[in-house]
Amino acid sequence: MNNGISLKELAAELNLAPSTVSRALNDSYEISEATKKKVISMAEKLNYQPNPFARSLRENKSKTIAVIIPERINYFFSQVIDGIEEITSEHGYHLLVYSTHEDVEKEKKILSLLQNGRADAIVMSVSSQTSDVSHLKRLHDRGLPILFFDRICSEIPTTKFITNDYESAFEGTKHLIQQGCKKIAFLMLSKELSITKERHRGYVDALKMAGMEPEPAFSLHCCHSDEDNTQLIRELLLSSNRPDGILSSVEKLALATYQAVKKTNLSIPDDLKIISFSNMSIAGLLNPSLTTITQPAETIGEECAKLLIKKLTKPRQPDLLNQVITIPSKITIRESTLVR
Amino acid sequence: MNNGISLKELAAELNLAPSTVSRALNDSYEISEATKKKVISMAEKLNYQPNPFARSLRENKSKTIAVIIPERINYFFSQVIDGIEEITSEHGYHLLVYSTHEDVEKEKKILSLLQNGRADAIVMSVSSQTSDVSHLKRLHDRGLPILFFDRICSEIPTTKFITNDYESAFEGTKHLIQQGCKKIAFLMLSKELSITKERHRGYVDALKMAGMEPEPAFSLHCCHSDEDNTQLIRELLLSSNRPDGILSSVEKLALATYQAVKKTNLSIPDDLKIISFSNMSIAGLLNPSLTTITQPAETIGEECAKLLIKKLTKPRQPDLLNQVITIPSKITIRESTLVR
DNA sequence: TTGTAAGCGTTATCAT
DNA sequence: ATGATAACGCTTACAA
Repeated sequence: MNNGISLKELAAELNLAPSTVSRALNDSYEISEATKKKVISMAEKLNYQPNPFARSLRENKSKTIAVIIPERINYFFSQVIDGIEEITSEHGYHLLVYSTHEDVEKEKKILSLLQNGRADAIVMSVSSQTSDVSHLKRLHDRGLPILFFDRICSEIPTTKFITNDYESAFEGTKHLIQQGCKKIAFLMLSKELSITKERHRGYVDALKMAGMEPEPAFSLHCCHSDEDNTQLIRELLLSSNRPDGILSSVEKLALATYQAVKKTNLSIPDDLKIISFSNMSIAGLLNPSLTTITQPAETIGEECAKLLIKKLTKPRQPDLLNQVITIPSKITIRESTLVR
Repeated sequence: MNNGISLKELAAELNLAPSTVSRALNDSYEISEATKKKVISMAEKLNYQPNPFARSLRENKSKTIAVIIPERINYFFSQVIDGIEEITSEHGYHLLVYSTHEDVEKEKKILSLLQNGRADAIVMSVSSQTSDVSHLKRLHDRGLPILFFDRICSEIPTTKFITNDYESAFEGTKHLIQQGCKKIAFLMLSKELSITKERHRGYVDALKMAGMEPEPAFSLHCCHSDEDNTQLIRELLLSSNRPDGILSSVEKLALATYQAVKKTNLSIPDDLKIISFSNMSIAGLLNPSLTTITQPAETIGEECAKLLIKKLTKPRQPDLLNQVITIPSKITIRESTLVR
């Protein structure tokens, strides 16, 4: 396609040297106001657009940020990306978005594509299969700024944004106990995930505080397939020693639970109460409406982006601090944990 | 950050000229098998990664496709992007994803950022505010391949992928009539949208076929705000001449209807039946479960990508044909249109 | 204040 | 079969 005119052509049109035009467009102090004006108006007239690749090559910056998420069909991640884009677009950054589909091999492939400077930084949430982190470490060691959110990677010394996973899970479990649950199960995607660990700790501690012993069989390890998860949960619900409460550490497992319950003669909340981490706007429209722990997704995205922009645009910024920044979630109680 | 070694450095390591190394890596016929092997193994050993910007600058190709959607928190668009990525990633293409948030000014800004070759092609669905299409035309005239899906732009002579909007809306409306609805309303985002026009035609024709006259007040023109839409729909439902059936041309308006109904003493499906275009996997978990017209989102994405890849990778391809390709939707009947 | 020239990392053309 | 060189479009020393 026709990319329009180049700086050189624009300069020829103005009878100026390319360097002068470049400086004028970049508002250099060494160019007179008069020529600046001339240059800018001609640039507009001819609709001059700088070639991003020439610039990137020269400056060794891409003005692009890579966002890597485990799945795209997910309210939480969509909201986070909206938050990121909100900030980065104002600063002229572009977003390359990749989904790993919870597949660590895809994750590795994507990271290897980002070794060559195509993106100036990475914002990511790891896949549920990620336990070996050498592919992440490699890029971080090279000096590529990486920032984690939600599903973080503690081995990489960088900044991570999470919600108060431990407390939320603790409070959620406590709520189930207060609503009369005696046998509470915990649904998780993968034991490796940071969010699983933290949320599970909160769950266990809340049980213990109430004098209840966490049963190993009640910590259900699910997978990526909705059908399989529904089946797994259904089996749990049909077992002789079935739970009467569920804390779901991710949204999709709550939905799988709803599907599973439909295939039994149990009912929510009478036979089973459930609370779940979820960012669905329509949790209130489910049957029954779902009690949720909602993460501040958009804020998380914005905060990631703000920090990154600071790091990328201010000269000689220090490395991203090895710290975890926590933004609290919000519990909304609905019918799925109701006593009646 | 450290981008690794360059072709020149790799060449020096091998005591070869950069051009030779380049040719070896690009599997040129003029290079001996022996040197090819040497080069490739050394490139692997030193983890050589070609600089994408140097390559883009030289070849005038970005290996990048821009995807522009009106909103990110949307099952349909997320699925379409999954479909696109599925195909394009196999061919080494990267995806820049932009959301317009239904704002035509943002849309214009994004398109102007794409004037300079940053992406080799655009796949998009226009915002609900888009009626003047000069910003799209400008890029198309420059020769940038643009492909539309769902919310298409008939003024631009290129390939468009849609679902059978007219027929689906016709069948959906017919279904409502068969379920006993006498006064059927149509919910839409914007009159300008291609999908609105087609779906509305289907709605009107189904009414007429049943000998019913479409009431103007029953074609409800909604906006981007969920709260405002809920209020608008609530007013319609509380009016003296209220509808007993609704065809919602987009998912979010069906959800707004559910919210609106909650604020009345009406009930679905007894007082009001509703069918909606929707790609929610959990339509069956709503209260009541929602009768849907589901678009083949992932397939649409895949087909867009396949066509684009063909256009971009085969040399001297003709322009994208000015045609509309239709992939049918699927109606799933659930409780929201039940007679009881 | 403006111009000249080098260089970013590739690939293609033209030698050898 | 391989090497030297120019060019893609931009920015930045260095000159003037």
